[in-house]
Amino acid sequence: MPNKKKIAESAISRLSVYLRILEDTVAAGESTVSSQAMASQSGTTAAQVRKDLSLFGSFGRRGLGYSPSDLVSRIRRILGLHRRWKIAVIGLGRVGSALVEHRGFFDRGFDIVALFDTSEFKVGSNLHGLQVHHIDEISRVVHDKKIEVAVLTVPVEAVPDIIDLIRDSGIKGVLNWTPARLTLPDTIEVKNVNMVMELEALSFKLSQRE
Amino acid sequence: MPNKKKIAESAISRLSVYLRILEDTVAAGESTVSSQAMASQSGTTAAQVRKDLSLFGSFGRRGLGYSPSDLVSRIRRILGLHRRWKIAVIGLGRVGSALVEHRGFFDRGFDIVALFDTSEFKVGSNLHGLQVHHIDEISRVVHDKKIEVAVLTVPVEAVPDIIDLIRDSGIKGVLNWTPARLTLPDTIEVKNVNMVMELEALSFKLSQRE
DNA sequence: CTAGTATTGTGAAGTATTTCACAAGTAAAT
DNA sequence: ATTTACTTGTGAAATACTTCACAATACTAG
Repeated sequence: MPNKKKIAESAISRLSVYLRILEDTVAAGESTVSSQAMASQSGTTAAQVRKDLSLFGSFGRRGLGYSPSDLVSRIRRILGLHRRWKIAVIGLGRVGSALVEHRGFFDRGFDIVALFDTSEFKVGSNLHGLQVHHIDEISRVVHDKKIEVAVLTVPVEAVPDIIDLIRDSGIKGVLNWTPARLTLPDTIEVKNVNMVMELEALSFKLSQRE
Repeated sequence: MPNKKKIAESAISRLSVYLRILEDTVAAGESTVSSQAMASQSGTTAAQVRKDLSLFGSFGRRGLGYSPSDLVSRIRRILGLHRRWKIAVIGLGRVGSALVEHRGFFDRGFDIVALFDTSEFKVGSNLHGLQVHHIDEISRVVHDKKIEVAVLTVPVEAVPDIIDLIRDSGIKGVLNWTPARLTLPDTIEVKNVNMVMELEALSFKLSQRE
C-alpha cells in the first residue's frame, strides 16, 4: 500500500462518495463502471475520479473501465473499512441518545460498544442494550473493550472537565460534536461536526445573492 | 459590502470559528484582539486570519489590532447572521426530534418554526410546542411562515418521494443529513452533513499510521 | 489485420488557497 | 523627537488542488 504521501482531505471524502455509488453499481449487477459514470453520479469530473484513485494505485483497465466490486474492496481497504471499528459515545443527551439508536453506523462498520455520561440519573441505566458508564471509568472501559474512537456529544460546558480523561484514555480518534475546539495531542485524530457552522455557511450563501 | 468576489468555502468556516472566539473575547472584557491571538485560538495562522478578514474589508487598526465587538458585528453581518432565520425540520425520527429540542440553534439565530413528516402517527401531533404537518403541506407552510431553510432528516429511502415537493416549496437552502446526493436546481443551496463520512475519514487517518 | 470507439493513468498546465514578508500605522518609553 | 515594540493589510511567492490532454490499451466490427 503506497503510504506516506499526503492525501488531501477532499480526496478522502470523495472516496467515501465513490464507495456508496459503487455499492449501488454492484447491487445493480453492473460488471464495469467508467470514471465518467462515477463522476456524473458524484458531481465531479472523470479526471478527478481517476486522479483520486491513482493516488492509491491503478485499479482500472484502459479501454474498459473499472470493476465495481474490485473497486469497492479497494476503497474499503484504503479507508480502513475492511475491519469493524469500536466506538464509544460520550454524552447521552438528545443527540447522543439518537446516535446510539441509529442503525446507520452499524451498517457501515461502526459498532457502538460503550456509553458514557456524568449524570447520576443516567449512569448505571441501560440504553439500547448497553450499560451507561461514568466518564471516570473511560480508561478502564476503553482498554477492556479495545475502543478506538469516541463520539463526543456532551454540552460544550462539560468539555473542560472531561478532556483530560479523554486524552489519557487510550482513545485514538474523536468525532467532536461540540462547538469547542479540542486541545488534544496530535496522536489523537479529531474531526469536527458542527451543525451550526453548516447553517452559518448556508446563511452566508443565501445572503450573498441579496 | 464588496460582493461578487468568489469566497472560498474554507474561509467561511474559519469566519464561523473566529466569530465564536471573538464572542468569548468580548465576554472576557478584552478591548482589542490581534490576528495572532485569533489564530492561535482557532488553529490557523495570523496571516490567514488577516487574509480572511481582508476579503471583506479592513476592520483593524495597524499597530493596535481589532476591536472584538466591532469584529463580531462585522462577521455576523458577513455571514448573514444580523437577522434570524426560519427553519423547517423534515423527518422526525430520532435525529430530527433531537434537533428540534436542541437549544443551540435558537441561541445562534436559527428558529425552528415548522415540522414535517409523513407518518400517520406523527402528523397532527405536537413536538416541542410545534404541530407536525404532513410533507404534502410544505409549500403552503413555507409560504405562510416565510421559511427559507429546511433541515432534511428523513431516512434515505424517503428522499425520492419528497425531493420534488422540496424543490417546488420555495425553500432556499437545505441542510441535508441523508447520505443521498440531492438533485435540486442550483437556485437552492445544499449543504451536506454526513456522520458516517466523517467516521470514514477518521478511519482513514487512523489506518494511515499502520 | 485494420479502423473505429472507448477508456485509463498521468505528466503538464491551469486555478485556488495559503504563507511570506514588508511597508505603513500606532502607541509608549525615554 | 526618536526609538522600540506591535500589528495590520496586501502584493508576491509558494504550495495545494483540479483540469487538461494525450499516449497506451482494449475490444468490436468488417
